[in-house]
Amino acid sequence: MDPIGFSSHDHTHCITDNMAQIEAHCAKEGLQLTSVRRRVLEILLHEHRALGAYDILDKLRSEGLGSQPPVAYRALDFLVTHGFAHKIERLNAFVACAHPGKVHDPAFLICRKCDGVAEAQTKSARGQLGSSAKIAGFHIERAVLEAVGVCPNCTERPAI
Amino acid sequence: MDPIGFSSHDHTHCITDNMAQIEAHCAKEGLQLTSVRRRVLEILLHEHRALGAYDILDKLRSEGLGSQPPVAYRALDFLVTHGFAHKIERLNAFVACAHPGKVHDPAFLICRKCDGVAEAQTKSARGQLGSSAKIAGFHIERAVLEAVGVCPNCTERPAI
DNA sequence: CCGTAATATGTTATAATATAACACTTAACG
DNA sequence: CGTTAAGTGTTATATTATAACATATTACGG
Repeated sequence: MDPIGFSSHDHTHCITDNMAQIEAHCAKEGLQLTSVRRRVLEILLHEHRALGAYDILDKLRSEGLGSQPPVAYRALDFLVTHGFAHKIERLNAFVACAHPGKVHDPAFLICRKCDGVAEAQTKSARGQLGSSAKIAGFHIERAVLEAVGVCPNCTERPAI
Repeated sequence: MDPIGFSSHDHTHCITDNMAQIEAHCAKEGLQLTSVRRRVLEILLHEHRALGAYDILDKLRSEGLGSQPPVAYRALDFLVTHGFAHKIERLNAFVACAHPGKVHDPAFLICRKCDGVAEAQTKSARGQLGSSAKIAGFHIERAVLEAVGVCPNCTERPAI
């Protein structure tokens, strides 16, 4: 339970670290981290915000890496499937995963003012809910918690 | 933490009870439970499934209660705003609330085979996540947990 | 190497979900 | 019963997402 994304940190470091880790993971698993996929991941890592598929597509387009929606959606699908990114359902948008490689039930703190997203982890999701689900005969495969509120930055400097 | 929706129960009872409770609540709060709003609520209560806005619109249309998207979206917006229904972000769809009137952070068990939805409650969302959010300076306003898996009915009779 | 199968990309078209904007009607309330 | 707020009808359009098929690239056994 260590949310990052709203605290200041060495962001360049944070990008390169993640990229290196994911590259290693792909090499090991035989996954093709192609140029579009890599670029989309970089774009996501560059922000601790959720980006819409069409925001990403615009960037790709301006770089000549693809111009039609399926290009962006396919890359995002790859990243989400392999746990390198998450979809924030509430925003219909995507963020880079803060804990790539590890299996986890993510929890998101979503700022409704700046759309910033921090990823935390919640063991409790399966713990508490899992036990009552099990009694009901429901088998949980994935659990995602999305909390909406106001981040520290937007609290200090209230809405314009 | 008492999920309903996958267990058999007196459904007629469950509809009338909810309607009565919600009518009382609206009367007390001075909320207008108009014919469209009431009908959308009934439609939702009739199923323990998530229905898309356009599914609901189709029903309304066939009953002469409205034919354009805003009619359905406005009614749904009213129901969600006042806690009589929830939006399941993962499905872009809506369900009647199982605990209307009470303030709560809902948790949903979503069956990926039949789209059935059961609502449970999770104190843990604010409890566990809330404490670490507070440390990070994030103020949680609402928290929703969506768990995807397979419900008891679909486990017994596997996919066709 | 090279052929072939699997995987990924380019592209067109369209589906599914959602809202803006404005005219009109109904309900609330003094 | 007039005025204001709230709700509805309707047109148009924005936003998000995917189906389908042609082409290119990659993986890999022979």
